[in-house]
Amino acid sequence: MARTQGSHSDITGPRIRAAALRLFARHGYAAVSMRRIAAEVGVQAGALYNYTPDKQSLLFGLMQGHLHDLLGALCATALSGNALARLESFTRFHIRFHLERPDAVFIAYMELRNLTPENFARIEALRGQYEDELESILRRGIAEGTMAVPDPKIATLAVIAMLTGVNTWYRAGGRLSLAEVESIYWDMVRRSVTA
Amino acid sequence: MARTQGSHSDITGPRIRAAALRLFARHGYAAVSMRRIAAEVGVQAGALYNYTPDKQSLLFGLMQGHLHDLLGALCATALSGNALARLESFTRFHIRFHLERPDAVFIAYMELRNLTPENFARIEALRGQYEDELESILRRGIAEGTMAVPDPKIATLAVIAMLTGVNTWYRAGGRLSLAEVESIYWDMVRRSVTA
DNA sequence: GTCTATATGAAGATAGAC
DNA sequence: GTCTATCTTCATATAGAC
Repeated sequence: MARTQGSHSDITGPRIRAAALRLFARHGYAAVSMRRIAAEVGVQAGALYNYTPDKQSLLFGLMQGHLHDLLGALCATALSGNALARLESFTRFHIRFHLERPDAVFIAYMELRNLTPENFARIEALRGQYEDELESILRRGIAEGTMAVPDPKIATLAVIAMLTGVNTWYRAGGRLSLAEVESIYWDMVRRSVTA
Repeated sequence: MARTQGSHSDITGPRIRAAALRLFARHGYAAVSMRRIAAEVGVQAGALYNYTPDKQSLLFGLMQGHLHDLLGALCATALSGNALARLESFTRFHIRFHLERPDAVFIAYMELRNLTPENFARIEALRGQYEDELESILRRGIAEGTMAVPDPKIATLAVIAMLTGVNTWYRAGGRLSLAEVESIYWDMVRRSVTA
């Protein structure tokens, strides 16, 4: 059956989210109008409201989807072996995952203040789950005697900050390959926490 | 001589910058209106234009002032001795300086995309000067044989990302004192780059 | 599901009185 | 130097036709 004129429900939704992701990352949530997102997709502004109740939900959905993807992918990356092996897997996973979706990473860090308090709490809870994975690796390493850090919670935040920083400068096709970047950061991470 | 009614040129300017700094950090440049800044200061919106030609200049002035302060303070902190001693001074300086002005730091990182291309280039040049200071310390350490990193430029960016990350979680009066935070981070930085 | 049209409000910036 | 008033543009969101 031919579809009704102008009906594209199966593809418009993803295209709206993709356009919003790109524009929010580039210009910031507050600086991007619904009209501009609609223009990017090729529909009128009113049509967006068939897919999201409001602009805030659109932002929250993007951030929540990103963090669900992150936690799901970490679970799928079986972390096994001793603590150092797990830390290497985590380090390489983090760099690869984040470099593959710079726009989503940027939004998840920069647009927290544009969430309502309830949505902010839900996003922070998801981020906390991710941090806990790394912290448990460090605590395991300390128990094994292969790692030593003054404060596991702060070491967790310090390592994640260092690793996520790669997104501020890495560009595909640049001087270093992804594998080289992973190795350089793993070298620094390993040395910063080993006993 | 008594001043004309309503004339406060000597204090209104700084108050506008202080209010803009606080509001931009809290809500984001694009989300804060000139009317809101004016209300915070206690004047009408039109009066702001006696102090800034437009909103963009207000943002740029805040970021430029912050980076000038940063470079000036680093110069005033005499870095002397061997590379490890210099690195420790740099590390403690960076943490202290950044924790003392969280709003300015936040804006300098988050609002880059709201600068015009010319203003963006000027801010990035200042930031590059700061990064070069750390990179030269690492290169000195490598020459001395006390440090070893796979890539000094990337190590520079990694260390700065790790250190600046302290601003995302540190709150005065929390579990750790400023001195303890400095020591924890210095421990991790030192180990991540020493030979 | 998308369109056009619109309700309603607020944005940046300027003009001229005091 | 600040005020009030205003110009002009744009915002989010909704209503009803197709």
